[in-house]
Amino acid sequence: MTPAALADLVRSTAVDVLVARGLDTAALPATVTVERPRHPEHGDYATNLALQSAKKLGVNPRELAGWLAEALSSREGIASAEVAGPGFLNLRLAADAQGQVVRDILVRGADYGRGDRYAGLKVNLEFVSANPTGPIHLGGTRWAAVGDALGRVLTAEGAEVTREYYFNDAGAQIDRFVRSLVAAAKGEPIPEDGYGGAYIADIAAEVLRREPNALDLPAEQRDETFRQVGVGLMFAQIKRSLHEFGTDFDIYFHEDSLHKSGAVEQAVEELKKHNHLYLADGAWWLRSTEFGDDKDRVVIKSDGSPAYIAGDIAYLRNKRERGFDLCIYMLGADHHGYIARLKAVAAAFDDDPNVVEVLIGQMVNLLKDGKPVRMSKRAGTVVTMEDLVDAIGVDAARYALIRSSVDSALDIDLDVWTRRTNDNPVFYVQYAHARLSSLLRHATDLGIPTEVAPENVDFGLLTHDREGDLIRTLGEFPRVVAGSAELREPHRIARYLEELASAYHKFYDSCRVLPQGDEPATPLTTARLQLCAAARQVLANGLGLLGVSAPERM
RNA sequence: GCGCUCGUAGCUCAAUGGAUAGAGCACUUGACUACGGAUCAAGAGGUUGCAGGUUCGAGUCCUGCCGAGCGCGCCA
Repeated sequence: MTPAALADLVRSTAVDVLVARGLDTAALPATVTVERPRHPEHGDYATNLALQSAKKLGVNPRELAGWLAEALSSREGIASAEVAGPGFLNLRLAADAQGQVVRDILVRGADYGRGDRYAGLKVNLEFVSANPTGPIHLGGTRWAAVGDALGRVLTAEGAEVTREYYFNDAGAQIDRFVRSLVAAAKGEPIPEDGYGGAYIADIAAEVLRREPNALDLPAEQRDETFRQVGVGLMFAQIKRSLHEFGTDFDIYFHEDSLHKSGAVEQAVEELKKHNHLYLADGAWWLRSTEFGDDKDRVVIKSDGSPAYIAGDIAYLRNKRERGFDLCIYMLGADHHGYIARLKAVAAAFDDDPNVVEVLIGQMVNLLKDGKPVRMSKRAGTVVTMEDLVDAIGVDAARYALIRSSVDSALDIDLDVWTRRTNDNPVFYVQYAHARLSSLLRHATDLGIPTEVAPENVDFGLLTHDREGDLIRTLGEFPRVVAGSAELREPHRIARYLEELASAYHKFYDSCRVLPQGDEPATPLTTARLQLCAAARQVLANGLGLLGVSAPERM
């Protein structure tokens, strides 16, 4: 029995009990929560249903729990139901009913864990969106990992996800980038407000290789050449880094295109028409304070050029016109001031501010020998994605970035993540998968079938405590995926995988799977092998949601 | 000054208002003629920054204070 099925059973039983006593079933919550208690003596599962509903019914919680316990005890698949504490209901499942989870997993295979919470929802996921003036920094790298994982998690819940990178190729920072390239090409020092780092010289040299006469052109054409070729090269490098990191985008959206197509102008006109803009000091301001922002924002500067937010305004408009129901932005902590602004923009278009959801990721620091790593070898300024990948590899980098909540600033100790021991969480989880793969290979070598029709497996034989723990942990996976999607928190998947790996290793330590010596395979062998196959499947599915490999051998 | 995020074991971090706040590391002590010991078991480690409040129940929600990071531009 899956937790979801158990929750349904508890609720329908509760309905029966209330009806029989002439009480109002409306007092019951729509969905009953069935949790795995922290302490094993509190049963396999526990529900607080009686505590939640007692007040509305005007009944003592323990008394209500007692009625439910009595009714549940006689239900199919329930081994016991007891009242505990202030009115908790502690449940134990019969082994064969519980073991059906293994069967479900094997039947659903790679689909196990998927749900339909967001079926049909069109989601735009915008992340990284780093300026094309240099390599991706650690903050962007965090989003490359977390954003991609969130995309996978939302997809698993049925959402139609578009990953999008907003390529900020208009404005002053590109001009600074171009001036830096030109200076490097001439062999002159980089301007004060320019970009340093070895990559500037590399790109400048490559521009010259492609356009040998670039420096001889009139200043305007020269700059245009460096701009086009240089930005193109920088952007290709960013895309390549992301691809090697396992993160690919569906759309690379150019800010420039919004200006060139007239979309910015059009959006601004519309806001003017609805009197959401006003003229002051020669500039056009958005009345964003009317929509919850803490100050009004300049949209068109007094020199007539659009401010940065003008692009955002047109871009959000564009996303909604493309039919996205939900637009998620993933930004660094230094951009948290955007939340109110973006929601105000949505509101100004008479749209629901809730279609805009902004996730803020806190800073990432690297530690080496216990000390912060500040300098990049290549960028000359801050640490880049390549630096991290060079140091610990893609799998460890993604995992390390994903496993913590983005709300917390994160320290990554490079020494830990290069270790091949179980204080390195990614190895601990991957090792469990490799160990299971090895075990299943070994079974095949012994001529023991690893794929068996469910009706030929007696799941009721899986009665060991460690087997029960492992099965119940496997049964949690769909709820973990759903929670991860709902809360936009992929780190829950990683934490769950660590728990699952631990449950598996404990099981493995206590429960011999394969026969020894000349012993024959028994029905228990078969049941345990199915459990192993299910565990391997869930580990693979979970790692897949993180974009981390599930190795057969390590 | 205002705003956002955070403050949990020596360290890195978990915990969707639930019961005795959990993992890993580090420390102490054990388990390999057994399917991968890259594992497992046991011990020790806490006033969840402080003070109030909300309720059957608060690390979690509310208020105030203390501390840290990051913002508060006609930059992008």
